[in-house]
Amino acid sequence: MPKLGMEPIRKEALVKATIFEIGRTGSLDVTVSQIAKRAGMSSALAHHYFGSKEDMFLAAMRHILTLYGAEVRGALAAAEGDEGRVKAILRASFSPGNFRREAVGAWLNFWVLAQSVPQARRLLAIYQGRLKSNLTAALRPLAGDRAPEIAASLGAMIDGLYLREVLKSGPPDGAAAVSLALRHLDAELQRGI
Amino acid sequence: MPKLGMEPIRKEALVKATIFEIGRTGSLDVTVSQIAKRAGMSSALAHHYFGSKEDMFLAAMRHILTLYGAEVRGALAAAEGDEGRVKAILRASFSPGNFRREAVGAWLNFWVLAQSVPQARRLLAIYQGRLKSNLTAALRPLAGDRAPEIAASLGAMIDGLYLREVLKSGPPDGAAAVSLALRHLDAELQRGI
DNA sequence: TTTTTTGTTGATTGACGAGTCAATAAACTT
DNA sequence: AAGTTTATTGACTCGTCAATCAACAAAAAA
Repeated sequence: MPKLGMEPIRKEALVKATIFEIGRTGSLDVTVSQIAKRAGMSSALAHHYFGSKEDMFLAAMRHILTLYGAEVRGALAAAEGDEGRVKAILRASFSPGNFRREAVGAWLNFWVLAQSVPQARRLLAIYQGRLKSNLTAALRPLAGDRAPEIAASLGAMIDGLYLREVLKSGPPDGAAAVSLALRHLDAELQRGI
Repeated sequence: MPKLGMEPIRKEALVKATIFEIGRTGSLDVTVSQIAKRAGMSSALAHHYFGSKEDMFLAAMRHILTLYGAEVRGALAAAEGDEGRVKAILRASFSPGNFRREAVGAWLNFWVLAQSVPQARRLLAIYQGRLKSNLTAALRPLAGDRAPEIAASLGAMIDGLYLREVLKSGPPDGAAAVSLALRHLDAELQRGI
């Protein structure tokens, strides 16, 4: 009963299943069979659509980063005022969509992957670059020359807060993370005056 | 030619080799044979001293955290003045001993391990707890009631800076990391006045 | 000196998992 | 209708690796 045009559907299911399974087990030691099963197909089919397990991982990474990028763009478009733009980026970073257990768990594992897979490293570098340039641009009107430095420290803090979320028990608390980051921002901005 | 009293020597060699190999490959997918070879013995002997691979990983984690703890204590003992104590913690965190490629790479992988191995999670929780209480105590005279919050954000930033170090190419730059963290501290402190 | 404890390894076991293949079937093309 | 492309899977190959075992050697204890 082969319906045609399955490829994109299967691929999307596999990507989501990959993220879910990595997040669930908290590690990259996830078998292709597990992923395929979760996505409702045989492991052979998974290999048919993605050449290798690594390809699946990379597609999953791209998916997460794409979602994040879209959310940031959306938030920026809706933001008003200079400070509003910075806050928008922060809120997007800790929105329920991105800041949920599986996604954060998967994200940490992708970071590990970046240590040994150049392609993964490139993807993360792109994420970091975009985050930094978004932050810097938003901060420029507020902090002038100090924008790049503040962007660097805010970026590090965002990643650090993600990292800490991994160890916490209980549900994720994006609001607390945002307010911690905002505190820092306020402190930095006030100093300039 | 069995000299007696080998156990502690072998164990230490294995722990160091474990950290080195995890840092080198950037992943926990390190075979016991690799570790044993690096430590100059057979894999069977590694299993003889540590029951399992997981035990080796946990011992390696303990070793890293112990070193870090010792360095912080030493720096605190030598520090002068309230602000000096905070700076001492920061400097210890980014000292060449802790802030070097393999150690940082291993540390990130241990964070991943903590997601699936409760014992590893406990160890990291202890690290976070100590870091937070050290920072809070040092900040109390400077920031009063706001000490806990500042400690939380400084802690997140420290971890975030570690995380970023993993992706950077080129040699580690602890000084830059320290100065970024210090900027943040200054901004927070100045606000209170 | 016999026995026990400690150190050490090559060889083996047993499990698991990525990737391939052959086969089957339904749709589309000519 | 014959041929081609797309979808799909069960079975299989081949490699890897954690963990165990059997055996040997030397020191210490009895």
